[in-house]
Amino acid sequence: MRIQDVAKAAGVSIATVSRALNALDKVTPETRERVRQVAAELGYTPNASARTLRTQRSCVIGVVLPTLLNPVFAECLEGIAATSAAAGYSIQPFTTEYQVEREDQAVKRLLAANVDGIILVVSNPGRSSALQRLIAVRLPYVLAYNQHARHPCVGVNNEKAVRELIAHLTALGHERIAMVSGMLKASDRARQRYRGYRNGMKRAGLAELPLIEVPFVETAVQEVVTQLVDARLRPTALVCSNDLIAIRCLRAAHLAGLSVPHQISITGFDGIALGEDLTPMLGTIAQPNADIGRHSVELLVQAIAAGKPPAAPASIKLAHHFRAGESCAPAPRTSLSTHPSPLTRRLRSLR
Amino acid sequence: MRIQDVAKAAGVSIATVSRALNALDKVTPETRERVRQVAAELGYTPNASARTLRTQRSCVIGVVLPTLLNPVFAECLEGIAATSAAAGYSIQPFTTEYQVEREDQAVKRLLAANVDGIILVVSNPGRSSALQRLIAVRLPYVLAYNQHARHPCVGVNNEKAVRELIAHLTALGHERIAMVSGMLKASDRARQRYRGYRNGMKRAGLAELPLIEVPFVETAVQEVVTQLVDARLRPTALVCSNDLIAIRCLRAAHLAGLSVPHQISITGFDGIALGEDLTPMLGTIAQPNADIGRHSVELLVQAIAAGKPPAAPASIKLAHHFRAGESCAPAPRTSLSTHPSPLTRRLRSLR
DNA sequence: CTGTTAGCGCATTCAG
DNA sequence: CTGAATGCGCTAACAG
Repeated sequence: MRIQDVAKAAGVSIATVSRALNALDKVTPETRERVRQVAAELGYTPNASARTLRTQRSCVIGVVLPTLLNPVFAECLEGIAATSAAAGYSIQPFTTEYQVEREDQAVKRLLAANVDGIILVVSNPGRSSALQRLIAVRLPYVLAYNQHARHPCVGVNNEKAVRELIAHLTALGHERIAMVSGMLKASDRARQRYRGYRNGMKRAGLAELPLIEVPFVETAVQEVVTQLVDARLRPTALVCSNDLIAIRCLRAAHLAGLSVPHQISITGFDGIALGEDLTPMLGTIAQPNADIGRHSVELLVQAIAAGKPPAAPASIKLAHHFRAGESCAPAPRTSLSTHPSPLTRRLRSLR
Repeated sequence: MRIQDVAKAAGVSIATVSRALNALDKVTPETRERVRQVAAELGYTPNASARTLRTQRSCVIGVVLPTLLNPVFAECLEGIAATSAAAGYSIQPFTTEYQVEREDQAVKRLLAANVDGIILVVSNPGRSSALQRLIAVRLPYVLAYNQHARHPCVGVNNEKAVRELIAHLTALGHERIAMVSGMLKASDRARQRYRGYRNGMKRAGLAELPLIEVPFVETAVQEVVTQLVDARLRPTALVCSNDLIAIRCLRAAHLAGLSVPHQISITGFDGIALGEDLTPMLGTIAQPNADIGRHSVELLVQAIAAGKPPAAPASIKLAHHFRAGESCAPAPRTSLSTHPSPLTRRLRSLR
């Protein structure tokens, strides 16, 4: 079913068919209707490859994500899919499994596919060969979740979010707060969140605890946490760099015989939907994941329409919010009195 | 960067470049190496649209899924992505949100995009206009998760799985077993699993309990379950048609003041990774989700290579297994004695 | 307002 | 073994 067939059936030229279907105004209403009628009857759909080859526009948006096994990215992709479909775009996603080389491979293939733009979340925006490549060929792109002054980004303020969280926890009486994070090397979000932890602790006048860095998709969390909670001066709160890790910590704490939140509070980051269905419901910093996807698409589509790639100033900072769950409560008195922190001791001696 | 540029730089014709890069044997080893060298230096990547237009092959696989918000499909898509990337294919996914019309829309767009084949999970394989369309144009397709005698499918035996599960539960002493399911209308899996429940109960000589049908992505689960567990003859086990629902039931039971599994057992279906991190760890019928994706791709790619669409006999039935969790335990004695089921009473009266 | 025509970049015939 | 020429299906510039 080609444009030729429609033209023949409608008794017009292929140019007229093309115009009737695309540039609605450059053709008589009658012929336009007739052509559309015929096209509909024949079930004609324009060949996307031919059109792309001719117009240099594919109406396809490339997407590069670490993984779909973390619901945070699945939720975002769902948002991307919905928005781009509504805007007449298709998507072509690639997962990198947190490997930087694969970011570049994905971009290469996306370029070959003539995508109109790319949404990506990279490991390190500062020195990403994938981004360099995109800039070199002037292909519009938007970073999702990443945060960087020299690139167009859509996401939340990770550092500030954790800083606020620390303040919230200290207001609840927590002093020994530890951070459990994914590998810092693999994610700028993790790095920013860790910075938020450090600054938050500093502002609160509390001593930082050593960062607990756990590999992705590993159950190693359990050993670490078990070991941690056995320590004499155990933390009263664990701030996790994402919800998946928090969920594992929840279980690890349970297995270690600690009750959450009575003996230890645990918080996540991301706000995956499942967190609300857990018991205890996960306290977390919720990001608007679908919205991050939606805004990324909108930014990209606008830029494509305007003919100029989005730039850093176009970045969109979305609001996060602390979703109070049941995994987070005031610090246990017992723990505080049994193992008073240096700060507590100092405060008490002042009285 | 077109093939022309490479040809000029290498001092050969575009035909030679094309052959050097594709048909490796139809050119002198020396010139081939030289061309490849030049192409690599220039960073040349063939234009996919042009190639597709010419060869009528896009090396793109379309994917049509209900949603990515259910990890079961995200896991499957991850498998599809990994396998197709390894095979040199890209993917173009669409979500339908369980709406049949959108299945058809997605297929339409996929056809226009010249995909080489489609993997889809539909609501009703028996009468799917999307499938009809694919058959009409002879485009290779594979159904994932769906089960149907007249279509090529990759998945597990849903009915048998639940039947076995019922047997397992009855062996644990459960007699009042209720099923909580997503909308039957929206999913043949739900219908098959429900059939498994009915047959399983029949074989065990137990009375079926009314099906509890809950809308997708709704928290309505809670009301239903709360109401259910308040009933005088409350079930000792809830068999859920998927893990997401099971997780909600877990929480609903908790809120209703029931301890799982001591007062009530709850099982899921799908085996999403997160289930293993829950407390109590979710007892579920685990499907090999990534493998379902992988096999779907392999089936499709083979068929594409062979030039003939996969047919029903090529269907692949994968093994499921019951992943024993902590949410499932022997039936509580108390409940049995307090509220003996009709069968129990009859059995007892026989002694 | 409509038809004719020229490529978009590539693979592939047909000559040489 | 290599080069010139053709056309995949479409849109857009150019004529009429």
